Amino acid sequence: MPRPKSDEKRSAIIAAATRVVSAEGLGASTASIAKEAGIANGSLFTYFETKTDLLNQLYLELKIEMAAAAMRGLAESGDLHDQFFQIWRNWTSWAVSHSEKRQALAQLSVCDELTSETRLAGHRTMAAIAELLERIRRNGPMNETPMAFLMTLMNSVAESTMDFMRQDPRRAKQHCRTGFEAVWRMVA
Amino acid sequence: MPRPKSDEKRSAIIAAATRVVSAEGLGASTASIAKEAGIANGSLFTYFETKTDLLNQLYLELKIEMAAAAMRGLAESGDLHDQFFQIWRNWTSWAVSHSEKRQALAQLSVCDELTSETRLAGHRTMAAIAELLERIRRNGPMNETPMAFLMTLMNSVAESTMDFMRQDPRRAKQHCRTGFEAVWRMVA
Amino acid sequence: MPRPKSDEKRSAIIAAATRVVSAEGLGASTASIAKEAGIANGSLFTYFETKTDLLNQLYLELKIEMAAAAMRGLAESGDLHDQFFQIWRNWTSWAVSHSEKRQALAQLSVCDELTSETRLAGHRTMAAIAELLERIRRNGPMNETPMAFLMTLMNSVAESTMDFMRQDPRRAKQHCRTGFEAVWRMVA
Amino acid sequence: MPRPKSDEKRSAIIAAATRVVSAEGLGASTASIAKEAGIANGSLFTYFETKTDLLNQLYLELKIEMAAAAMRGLAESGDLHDQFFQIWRNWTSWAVSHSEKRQALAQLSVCDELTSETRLAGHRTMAAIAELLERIRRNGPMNETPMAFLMTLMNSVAESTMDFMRQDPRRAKQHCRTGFEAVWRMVA
DNA sequence: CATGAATGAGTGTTCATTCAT
DNA sequence: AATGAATGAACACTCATTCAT
Repeated sequence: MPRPKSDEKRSAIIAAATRVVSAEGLGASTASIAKEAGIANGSLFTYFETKTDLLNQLYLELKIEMAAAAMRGLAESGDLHDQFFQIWRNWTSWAVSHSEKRQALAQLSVCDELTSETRLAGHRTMAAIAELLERIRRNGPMNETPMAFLMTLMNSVAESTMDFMRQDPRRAKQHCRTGFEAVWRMVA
Repeated sequence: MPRPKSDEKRSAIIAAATRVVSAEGLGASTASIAKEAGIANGSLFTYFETKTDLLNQLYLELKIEMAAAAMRGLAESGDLHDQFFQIWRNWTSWAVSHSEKRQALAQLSVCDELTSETRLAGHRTMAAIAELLERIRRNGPMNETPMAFLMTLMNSVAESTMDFMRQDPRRAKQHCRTGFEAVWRMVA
Repeated sequence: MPRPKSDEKRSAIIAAATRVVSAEGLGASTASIAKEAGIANGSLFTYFETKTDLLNQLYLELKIEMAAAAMRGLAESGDLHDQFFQIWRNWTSWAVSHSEKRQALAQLSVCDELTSETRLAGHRTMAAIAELLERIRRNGPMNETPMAFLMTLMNSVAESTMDFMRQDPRRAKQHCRTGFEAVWRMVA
Repeated sequence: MPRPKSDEKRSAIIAAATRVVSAEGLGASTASIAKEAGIANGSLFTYFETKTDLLNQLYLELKIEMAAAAMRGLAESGDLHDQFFQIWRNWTSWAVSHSEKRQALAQLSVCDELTSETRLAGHRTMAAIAELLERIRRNGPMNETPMAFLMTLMNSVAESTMDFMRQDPRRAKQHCRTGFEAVWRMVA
């Protein structure tokens, strides 16, 4: 795969797509994304073969950033509860403070055009969290449940939590805690 | 009296839209919906002023059907746990056995064009479930959490459960139970 | 030609068409005309075979009414100048006080769908005026000019006069006189 | 630099629109105009944002061309009568020999979608003629009449004259003269 | 490599007319 | 005769993608 000349321009497109998709949804035109990125209409296709390709890459990139944010500053040791809570806090507060990114991600998550590879890679992004969750549930009531199911469950609770934190920012901290404890009760 | 606007035809459009939206997403063309319904292109607009209007009505209709299915045969008495489980089982099994409807509903739930009235009416659909949940959590750890948050949480766990039941139908029953118990631990 | 049962309904359509065409132009839909007339969509076609047919008849009817208004109360005798001025005054003041009719007529006059028969019949409507004009010009500078040309000239001056009277109603009377005198100088 | 927006193509569209509008009226479809211009359906919108925009520009362009034709070769000096007659001759003969342009212009003149700016600019086109007319009428019977009224009057006589010249080309020259003299008697 | 004009299939919606009731 | 639902060809306009410059 030939690396395109300007990584800077690629990033500009990704950033523009984030903004435009979060504002206009997946129906946003490639033209409007290019304009937002400050490049020409057709140049977008130098960096991304098709619109679908762009959406796939955007999804993955946002997923990766989100996971990285969740893991930021995680102590290797420490008890599971604290480690998990720190991740939860990182995760949800990233979502609140990067609302365009999260909104774009939410739109992309329901996009028909994501390939299964992209989705898979997206899930792998959360491997570290999955491992932690695995250890948490080991002696809990869900120790027989497929991990994939568990991850989905956790994810969906996280999403709900984030939505509430955004809608009611004054009590964001409290909602964060509430969501966390709900998950903890579910699995631990 | 001329040919009366036929309920049958309206239903055919709604049914066609369900199928087409579940297969192609919200981008499905009104033409393809009309074709699927076996009517002329323009006739769709006799029954629904605009595509947006159709989507709103479809959403509401599916939501109502889903809620009705969930409540089917519910004993007025009985303990909360059993009542809730019955609902949960009704609900998730409706979703599994009407996967097109559920998929369409999933697409519609993220549709930008739903009016807030439609969404509100959609939520009201679940009022009976909400009441039950209210009584369940009364003495539980979430008795201070806003009901709206709780409902969202429950909903998202239900969605995840349904997804798993569909993906792995051989163990659908078990996944159903697992999801239920997870929610119960969260709130009760 | 079978006379339709209800002349009243036919008139209602003609009146409605006048209003709607004057407001929306020739692009006005038959549906909106029917609605304005208080009848059903399809009933319009009981009275007029096609939209074109309606427009043709409307044109003619308005032309006839306009001509009748122009001739109203005309003394058989009296000198040409006075007779002509009376007609001119009748004519332009009808236009000003029936602005919807005149506007509709103006739209219709440039309509591609008028048949040549309709146009011809429209012109015949003005026969009495033509005769008068014929006598007026007899010893004037235009005694060799084809009458058709003369009529067209007079008509277009009348139209301009009416426009000005409508635009500037406070000096309507004066504009009426100015237009009249201009024509008189042209032909007499 | 990419393919530059070609003036040639813009002109082709304008020319095509002239032909198609003169033949089919303002209802002519953008598709038929594009086809006549030999370009793709959507390319028309590269050059003109909307159909309305195209019609506005077409009107103005034709008006400008017409005015330029009228003024062609005008002697700065010479008496008013001769100057005005030359303009009149230029003007009417342009109309006769560019009948598509004139017909299109006639349609456009009654188009509801022309902006008032376009109309204003269209009138300014005739400023030089207006000035001449102003000087002509100075000592004549219409020296108190608003110039706008006078211009409208002159215009409508010119239109009638052109119509007759076209209908009866063998006597075009004579009709031209007749029309001119009629105007002259009106104002001078 | 960058540009933006060119393309043409596709969109939601309208409308004159027909016809079952 | 009256109704208004049904029809399907148009319509103005959009857009992902290509390609001449």
